[in-house]
Amino acid sequence: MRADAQRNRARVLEAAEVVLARDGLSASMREIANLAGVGVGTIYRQFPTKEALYQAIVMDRMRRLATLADELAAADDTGSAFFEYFSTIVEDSTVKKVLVDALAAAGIDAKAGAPDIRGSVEGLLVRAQEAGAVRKDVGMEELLALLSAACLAAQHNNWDESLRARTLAVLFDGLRPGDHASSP
Amino acid sequence: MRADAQRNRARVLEAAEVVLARDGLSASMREIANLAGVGVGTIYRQFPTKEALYQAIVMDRMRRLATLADELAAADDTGSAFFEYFSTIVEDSTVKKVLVDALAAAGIDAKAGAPDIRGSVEGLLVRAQEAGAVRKDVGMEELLALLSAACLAAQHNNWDESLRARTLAVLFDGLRPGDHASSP
Amino acid sequence: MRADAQRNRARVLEAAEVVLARDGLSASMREIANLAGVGVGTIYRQFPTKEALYQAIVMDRMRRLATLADELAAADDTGSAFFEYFSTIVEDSTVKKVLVDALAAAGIDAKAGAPDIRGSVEGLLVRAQEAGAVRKDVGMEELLALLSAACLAAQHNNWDESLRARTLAVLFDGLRPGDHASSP
Amino acid sequence: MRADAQRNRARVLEAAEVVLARDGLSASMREIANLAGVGVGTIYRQFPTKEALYQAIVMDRMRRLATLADELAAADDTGSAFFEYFSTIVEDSTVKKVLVDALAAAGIDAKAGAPDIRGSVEGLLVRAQEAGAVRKDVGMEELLALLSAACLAAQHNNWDESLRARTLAVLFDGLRPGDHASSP
DNA sequence: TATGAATGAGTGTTCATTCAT
DNA sequence: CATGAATGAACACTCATTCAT
Repeated sequence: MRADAQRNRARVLEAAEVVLARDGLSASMREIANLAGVGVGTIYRQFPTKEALYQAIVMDRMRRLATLADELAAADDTGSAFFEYFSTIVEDSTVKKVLVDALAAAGIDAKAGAPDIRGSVEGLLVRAQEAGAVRKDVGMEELLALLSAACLAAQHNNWDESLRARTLAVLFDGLRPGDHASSP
Repeated sequence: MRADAQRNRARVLEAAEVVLARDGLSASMREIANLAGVGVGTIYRQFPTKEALYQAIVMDRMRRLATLADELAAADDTGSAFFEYFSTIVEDSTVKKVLVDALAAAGIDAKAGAPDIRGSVEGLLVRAQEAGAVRKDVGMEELLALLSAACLAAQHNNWDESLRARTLAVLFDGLRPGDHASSP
Repeated sequence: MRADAQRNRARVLEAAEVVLARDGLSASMREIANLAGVGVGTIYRQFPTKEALYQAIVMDRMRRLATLADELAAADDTGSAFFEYFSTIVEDSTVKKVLVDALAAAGIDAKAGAPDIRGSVEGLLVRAQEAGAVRKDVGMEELLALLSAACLAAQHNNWDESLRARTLAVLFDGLRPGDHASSP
Repeated sequence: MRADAQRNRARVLEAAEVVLARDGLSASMREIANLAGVGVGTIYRQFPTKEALYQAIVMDRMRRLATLADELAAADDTGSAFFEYFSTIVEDSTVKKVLVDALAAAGIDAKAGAPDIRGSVEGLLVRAQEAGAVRKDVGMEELLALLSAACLAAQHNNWDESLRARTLAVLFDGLRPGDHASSP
């Protein structure tokens, strides 16, 4: 029976990600259940609440992002690894609407119970700064703010590939070392 | 009766902006009505639809932004005018959630019937580029993408003043002229 | 001011008859007011209630029917006068939906306060029976039942001229004297 | 769960018939649900729309009428079978208001998806005409017009048993063969 | 006095959640 | 255990009626 349960859990998560990407936060449980090929009750067995389902999706996603960060941190070219990571996440979120959106809208604290994505990303940042690819006066807070901003806008306004490249180019230039005499 | 109607219209818009900021797009008409101290029917007399109310708020807001852009374009220091405008909008959207969000979610084309905010901002950008304050290879599309990104993240993640300053500093450095040999 | 009031009352009644014919009992007061070219408040000055307006229309209509009955009763050919009256009413009700419908739906007793349409029609019936055009064992109750039935069906099913003629032909044959050995 | 669903469907239909009979087309779904002892959602599970519920009731009723017609068509005395059928339907509709009313008001085409009540009744009519019980120059159109008229009036004006008998007697005499020299 | 803006109970309908099967 | 029928609070919206102007 454990096997069944796990298969169902996976199917539900998959279906939920699809439906949430398409219909946003207002997607109905019934639709998710239909796409997953299970009854609504089955979802509720695994996730006590709609919010819990959202949270699970986000956690799952974060886990993957943390894993990717760890992998890239082990790469040789630590400078380009950092920027590649940034690009990948933004590219991803163009498709996967839920990501950050769901959490914040539901009022859930993303940090609670989340895998240590912060730590993983920080590793990447520090290495890139040590390699001289990223300016040293940028902290995790600004970085995550910029990352979040790019993700939100990418999904919200449906950035195409060209726009994403041009916009990130500007953003990355801001992150690179240089003369930063001024601020607003 | 005209006086009453106008007072109520203003009260409704004010209440709607507050409630929408707090509860997002799922805010209920009844709650807006309660806060405004009017019956729901009164809202419907002025705005035939929930979406129409959203649109009215956004239009109102856009008008103000366009006006501000025009005013700043007439300023002496065109370089800092540009960055000041950017900062002001981001600061504003921290409080006023609806702004862009509502429109996109409702599938309304912001351009339709909207005041020419695009034109006003473009004036600001061109002047800043002529003054050498902004790099010349940045177009309106990237600029609006960055602006939208910052607004979305600011409201979504409740940027405090300090974070907003630090994040925009990075972003503005990316917009300033300099050596831009690289791109991701 | 009396003149104004009467003109308005007439305009409202006229508009109400049109709108009610088109939209049935669910017609809205606003629409009636718009068509009449007055404010809703003006209707309420004359008719305290939607039902009262309905009632007024029906009363007005009944008055006209009673008048017609009285005129026809004075005619020479009392036999054909009877059938002509029947036909006219049915023809009328094809167009004027409200007639009986409104009253019954509103739970109002048509008899209360109504002009003596019953008496007028009875005059017509008695004369026709005396002239040998209508069988003597038919009373007012059956007659009104048949009249009402034809009116209701005519409006409900949108009888065209041909169907109305054929159906009334059968009905009139039933009303004429003859051998009536049987009953259901 | 099938058992529950069916019991509830039956209860809903029963309650709807009662409420619609009492309050007409303006009956509220909430009231039907209350009388049926179920939540409103339960109605909507079975009937996607108020109109769909109406339609279901009418269809059900039509099915029964068609069945009755078929049974009577197989009877020996085809003449009295015809008149019996007519009487039965009128008697029925005194109680069940919705019957035809709902359909027409909702703008639904009764023919679409309806059981072949027309065919069943036509069988009855033709047999009665062959048996010499009904005059041959009466077609289906007039017959249904008269039937509809009697039903509408019976329910509309609450015909009692005596009035129904006397009124139908006249009507039936019009349908029987005889000298029909005249028309209005 | 006429107007139409304001009111709010009421409508049809949806959907997260529960629970009998 | 999975299912999906049942639930009912909540929603956007309408409209008869009132009342300030």
